[in-house]
Amino acid sequence: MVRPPCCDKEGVKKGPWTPEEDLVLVSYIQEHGPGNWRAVPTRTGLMRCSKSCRLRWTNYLRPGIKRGNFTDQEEKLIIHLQALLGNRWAAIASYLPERTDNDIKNYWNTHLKRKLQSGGDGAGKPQAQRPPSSSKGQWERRLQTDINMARRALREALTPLDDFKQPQQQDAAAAVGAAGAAMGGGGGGGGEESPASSSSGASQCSPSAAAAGPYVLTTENISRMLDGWAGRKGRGGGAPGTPGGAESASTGSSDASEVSCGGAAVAPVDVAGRPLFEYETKPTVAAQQMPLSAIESWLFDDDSHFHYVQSASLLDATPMDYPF
DNA sequence: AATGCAATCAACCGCGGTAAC
DNA sequence: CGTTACCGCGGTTGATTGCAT
Repeated sequence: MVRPPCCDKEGVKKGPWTPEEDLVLVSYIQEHGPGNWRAVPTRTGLMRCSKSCRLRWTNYLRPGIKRGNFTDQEEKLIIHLQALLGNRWAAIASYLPERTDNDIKNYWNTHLKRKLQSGGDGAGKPQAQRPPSSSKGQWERRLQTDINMARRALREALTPLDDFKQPQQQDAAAAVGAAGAAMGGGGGGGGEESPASSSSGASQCSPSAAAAGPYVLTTENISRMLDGWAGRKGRGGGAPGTPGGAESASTGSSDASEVSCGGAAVAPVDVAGRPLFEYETKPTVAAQQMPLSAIESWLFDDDSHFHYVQSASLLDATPMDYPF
């Protein structure tokens, strides 16, 4: 059968999203929750394909996204998860709740891959060479070493996760403040910022980006409007997690980073009071413990090692079989 | 100061899985 | 049970930015 186009080609806008479109989308999702993407363009009037809306939401507008400035821990984690899972970016992203698969994928392709190829930092060994058929024993020993290294590094990378999480949340809060401060005088929207760079709105989530992101002004515009929206919604409604509620992070001055960042910490709820983003594809940190332990138990299961290592090189190939 | 090149990243495209009919 | 439509994922592209010459 012929797959119909996901959306009508004509009349569908492509390219970078404008702040106004972001606002429309965010407002709609705050009202209805994410999902039913098919209906989003028609209901919002956005001249965007449903996929584009979903992508925009999941990669940029969704609360709790941290952008840029990958930490060493995150880097290590990505390297080893990539070695374990292959290019299953969504799976990898599920272990980095604040990162999107797209972001991780880009980071891998632009930074890590090259880094590893050029010798890397040791933690991420460049792709294991194929075993010369003549020296299988040696190859196997090497694999075992790699596995052990991977185990150790994975543990290393995972254990401090909780440790650096909290500071990050503080950072997010700080970022909100910083961004607010940075734009304090900004007021007027007038940006000569390019549309493309403007789409990095959520970059305010990272403190450094918060200071000077070209999107700041545009997200500010959105947030100002959202502020009004939240007000209309009855921010007091108390819903501690509504964008209005998130304002507890920064008094009064609401900026879009609260929508994008603050929400993560406070689990926004919708107007009905149900968790607004519980149906997010991103699992909660707690939920991640499960697959994590699966990985670890698998890692510790010696019998299955060669299943993996024989079916895939450590870095490039896609593992054929996963016990989880 | 101008130009070319490389790096980066947002967004698109196509495919696979799956729920609904 | 087959078909259809939707959603999500991964690969890729194209625009933009930053740096070197």
